Amino acid sequence: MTAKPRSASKRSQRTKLPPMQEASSEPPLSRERIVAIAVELLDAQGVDGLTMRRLADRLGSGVMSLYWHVDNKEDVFDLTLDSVLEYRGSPETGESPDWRGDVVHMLEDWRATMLRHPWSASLLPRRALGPNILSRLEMLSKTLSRAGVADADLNAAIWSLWNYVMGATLTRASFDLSEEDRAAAQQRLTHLSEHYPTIERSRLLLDNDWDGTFRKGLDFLLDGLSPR
Amino acid sequence: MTAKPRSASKRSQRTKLPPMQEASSEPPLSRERIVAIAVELLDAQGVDGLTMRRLADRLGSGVMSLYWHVDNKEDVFDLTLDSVLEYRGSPETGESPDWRGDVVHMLEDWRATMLRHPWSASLLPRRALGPNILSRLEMLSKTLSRAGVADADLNAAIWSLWNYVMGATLTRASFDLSEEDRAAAQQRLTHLSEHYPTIERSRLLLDNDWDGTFRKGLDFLLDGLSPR
DNA sequence: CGATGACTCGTACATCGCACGATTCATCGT
DNA sequence: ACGATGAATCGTGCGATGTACGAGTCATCG
Repeated sequence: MTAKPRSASKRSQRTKLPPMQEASSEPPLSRERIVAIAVELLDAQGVDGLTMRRLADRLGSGVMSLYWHVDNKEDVFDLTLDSVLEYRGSPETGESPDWRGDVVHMLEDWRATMLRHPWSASLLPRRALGPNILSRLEMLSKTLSRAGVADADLNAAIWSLWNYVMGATLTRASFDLSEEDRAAAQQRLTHLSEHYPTIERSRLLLDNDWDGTFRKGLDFLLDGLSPR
Repeated sequence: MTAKPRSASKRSQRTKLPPMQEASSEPPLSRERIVAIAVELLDAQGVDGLTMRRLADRLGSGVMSLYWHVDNKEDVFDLTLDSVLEYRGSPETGESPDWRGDVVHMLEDWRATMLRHPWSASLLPRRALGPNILSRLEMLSKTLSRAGVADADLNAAIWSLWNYVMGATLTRASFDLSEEDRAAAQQRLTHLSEHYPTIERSRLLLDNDWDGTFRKGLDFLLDGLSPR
């Protein structure tokens, strides 16, 4: 029987010597190529822009050929997500004296990466934790622990930061897409300022300094986390 | 021309006297009924479980009849989301001395509501802000302001709390759905504990005290927000 | 009584993910 | 040298989806 590779559909393990590429018409299909093009599509067209047919078109292959390398569409999402979230480690692994700077740097990088691929933000919460995510969490955990956060507080601290970054990135990414909705909301606000006087006055919905707000909130949270 | 109601598809405004319901076979279609059944479907089957055909079936109507009352499927999502997030105001509108308790109470209610309808958490970030959400934000803003948070910090404070609640709820809801994935992740962790020693030791992924963790992180954040 | 407009619904279409089975081709044991 | 094996590709087809279109029903009112 033609044993379709198991759930983790694997490609040929041994590197085969390129068997004479006829012209340079099309490089052979591979999980790497699929993922790369999928990321392009997602970046350009958003989550709904990725269809198996379009993916195959861009790859110059038949649709069903994809399924040799990939289990199904969900699998494509998992792979693209993981590929995008790769973390080029912190500058040095040594003992940095500035734990707070380290945490801020890594979380800002995390956010920036997801904002470069806005679809990733909406995907991440509902998919499993890939190795790249885990190593980020590991780094967080180690740094906080070294900074003196009590063991009993450690998990709560990590999840707090995770939650904050996820919420901030998701919100930012979605608000970006609907500037006009924001205008509409603001108009409703201005018009109904009797109902929402406070947030109307502070112009909550018009604040465009996303980066600054993120940083500020992160500082609040880290203030609360710092061992007193 | 048969003027299909504008973008905000409106039903007949004047309440018409029930024109003799033939038996009690089927109450007439209405936006309210559509939304109510849609919520049921979403609660029972999740986001993918809601299809226009299923919705029509449950309502005992033809599929296309829905489109008289509703613009499209997105509209259904907007309406259900807003309907679910209605906030029965804080106990008293007076000046409560315990601002922190008020904030915690309202945010925990928010989270609980969304967890009762897990689909809402994943929908909220990408949809416009409905009136119910706005009034929650207004309440937050007012309370924090009254508590002494500086005007310059107010927006950042509100967004921090928003981000935290969104991230926490989303994460909780999605982890709930994939217990086995968590088990798998944990196994990977245990097996590869050389790579992730710290989070393996703290059993980060096995911590099931979601409510406690949420509360703890919220306390951290509020500590940081409290006027020093 | 004919016109209007609110409301319902069946049919049809484009698009989607993917199951199935046929097909090609390099490799290897004999 | 030659069949067998299995990796890899792909066309066809199925069931499901959102919704455009236009034909229907029926109460109301000039």
